[in-house]
Amino acid sequence: METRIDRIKKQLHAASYKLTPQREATVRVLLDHEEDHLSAEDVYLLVKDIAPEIGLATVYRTLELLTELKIVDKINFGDGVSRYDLRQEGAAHFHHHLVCLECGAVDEIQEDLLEDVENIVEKRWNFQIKDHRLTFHGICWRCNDSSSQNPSE
Amino acid sequence: METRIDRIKKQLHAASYKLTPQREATVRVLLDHEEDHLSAEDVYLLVKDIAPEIGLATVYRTLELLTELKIVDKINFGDGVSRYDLRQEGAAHFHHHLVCLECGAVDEIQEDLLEDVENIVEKRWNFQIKDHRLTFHGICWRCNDSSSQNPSE
DNA sequence: TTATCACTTTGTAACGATTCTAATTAAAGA
DNA sequence: TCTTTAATTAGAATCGTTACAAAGTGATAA
Repeated sequence: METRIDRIKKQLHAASYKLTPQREATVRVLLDHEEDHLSAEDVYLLVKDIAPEIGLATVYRTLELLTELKIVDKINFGDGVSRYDLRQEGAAHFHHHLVCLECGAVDEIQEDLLEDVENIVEKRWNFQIKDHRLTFHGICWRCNDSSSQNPSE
Repeated sequence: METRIDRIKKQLHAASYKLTPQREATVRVLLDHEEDHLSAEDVYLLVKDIAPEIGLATVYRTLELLTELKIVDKINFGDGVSRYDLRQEGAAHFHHHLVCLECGAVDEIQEDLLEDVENIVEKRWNFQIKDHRLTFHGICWRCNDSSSQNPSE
């Protein structure tokens, strides 16, 4: 079976880049922390565990490269750091985020939900949408009511 | 007639802050450039024209204060700088943005458009929404087709 | 008026995230 | 193999932003 790494390798090759050991280590960290929203520094520290000789600049360059190839998305929640998030395989669009103002948790919404809105925007503003960023700020289910259950995630 | 500045002054007073000359100059710049999305540096340079002795730190502090009071919104389009945008008077929610990948223009959408989506998110994810950020990246009407007209803005 | 107090501003230094640079290393092609 | 190009490294540099110490402002009360 073809693994996720194999497919990413192909994507790199298709753009005439190589999957060097440093790049592979970086991708593995991202795969192992798909749920999280790691900053470059976070990634760097985690990559160092499996590839101690890696440099911070390489991590930055790798993340930039992966962003260019749309393998990861670079996001920004308003604190001073950029975070990097693996894109769902085959996802045409970027997923949305729920940022809790109370506990800081970041949850993801994989559903699109924006189809109607995008149709309106494309027509009414004559704007050809390539991508979107949607983040809700508020109170998450955990903080909302401790007796409530984790919803449809 | 009560001016916009007067009302902002009241908002400051209500939170026991004063509208100092520096703060007033900063607000005036924002009012005079409501269409733009100025960075702190941009604001600083413009404020210097009407109040040359102002310090950069003061501009930052003023923008932070105005953000706290929800008079302006601090936004981030992924380039390394924060931009500041006057909130429409009476707007409960933050407006949306269209960022053109070709010419870099930033247009605004004042309509809400997200009501349905927010209802779904609140119910399905049990998430109490306080605010949102929605930005579309794509090709604007100007770049899309030079013969086309400025749409419903 | 003068003293006092809290708030504000100033310029500069410090900080932290990110990018650049120069030197080195690894890989790929001839 | 040799040559050429791409990738990596450590550390310096840069850039936006924040923190700090000193000075200024303005209101209140003796």
